[in-house]
Amino acid sequence: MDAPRWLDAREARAWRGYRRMRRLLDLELARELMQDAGLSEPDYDVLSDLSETPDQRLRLSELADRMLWSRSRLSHHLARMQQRGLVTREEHPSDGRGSIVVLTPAGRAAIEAAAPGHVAAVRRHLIDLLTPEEIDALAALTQRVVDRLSGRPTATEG
Amino acid sequence: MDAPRWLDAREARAWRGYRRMRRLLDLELARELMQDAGLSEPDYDVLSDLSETPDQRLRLSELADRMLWSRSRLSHHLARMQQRGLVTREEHPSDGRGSIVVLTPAGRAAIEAAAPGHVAAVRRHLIDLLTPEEIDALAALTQRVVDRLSGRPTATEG
DNA sequence: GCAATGTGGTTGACATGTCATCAACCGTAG
DNA sequence: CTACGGTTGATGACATGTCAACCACATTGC
Repeated sequence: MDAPRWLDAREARAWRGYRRMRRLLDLELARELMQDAGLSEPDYDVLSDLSETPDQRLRLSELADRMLWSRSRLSHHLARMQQRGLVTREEHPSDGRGSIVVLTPAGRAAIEAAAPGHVAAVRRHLIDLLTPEEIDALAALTQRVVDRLSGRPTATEG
Repeated sequence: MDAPRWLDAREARAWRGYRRMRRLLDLELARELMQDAGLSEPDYDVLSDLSETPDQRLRLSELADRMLWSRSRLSHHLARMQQRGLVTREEHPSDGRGSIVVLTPAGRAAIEAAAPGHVAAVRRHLIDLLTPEEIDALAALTQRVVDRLSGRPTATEG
């Protein structure tokens, strides 16, 4: 209950800017991705992670962890993608509970068709607007924040 | 169909870091806000914008524009917040179509109770982890991206 | 072998966001 | 005053995300 340390003008500018960028960039990238490739961002992320894996297949829980998704969310989403023929499920060879998510040829085709345009959009709306110093600063700063958030369980002390 | 310019290692680090931070930071801030104050982030944003306004009231469309929300989304969300007694609607005095969103005493109490903790969380998980230079860099870079995105309609040429 | 407990994944109920549509309303032209 | 095009906000249908309950299987201890 101490007097709260509000954000000063510079801090507030950074915080507001971040949130505004987040919203606008998200909307625009999602819009272009859907228009150009018929994929949502979650679709793209699933396909992208799967396609970067040696056998184009991952255990559901492993994929969920990489994406920072709940298993439930991934399961629901995979059901929809499966209906569209982008992925399939296979049984785990040794663990009867496990589910293996596999990229279908159609899924591979979809990500390969979508990737160049999406990367170009990321460049056009973000990366290419930054100086090399800013890119490094962004990488460093986000890394630090991520490490804190994923490292500790929940630091509750001041 | 030109050879796509993929992201190089440094660019990819920044892009992945940004997206990971975004997800983790969002989850954590939302979690704490809900736990400590019983508000979702959208709730907080609505209350915050309203409370910063002279008469604690704004026209729906004006509020939607500030928040970068669609009128539909805001209308739905206000219906839920109204049921919880956080806001009310009034008729616009001169424009019969208009709807004025008003902060209730309960709404004001809610934002005043929530704000210190939320700001502290923003500090703890983001702001206080950055150097002054990084804060300025973040402000500058997000501002630039936002300006591009909100300025032009949709630049489609390379 | 078998109960007790833990883990992986699915499912349904529900909260939230989006889109399309609609009715009421404004401003202006006739 | 009427007609018309555009705006405002509400609403219903639908897509998506979350939470909690659940089932099947795995693991452990006896």
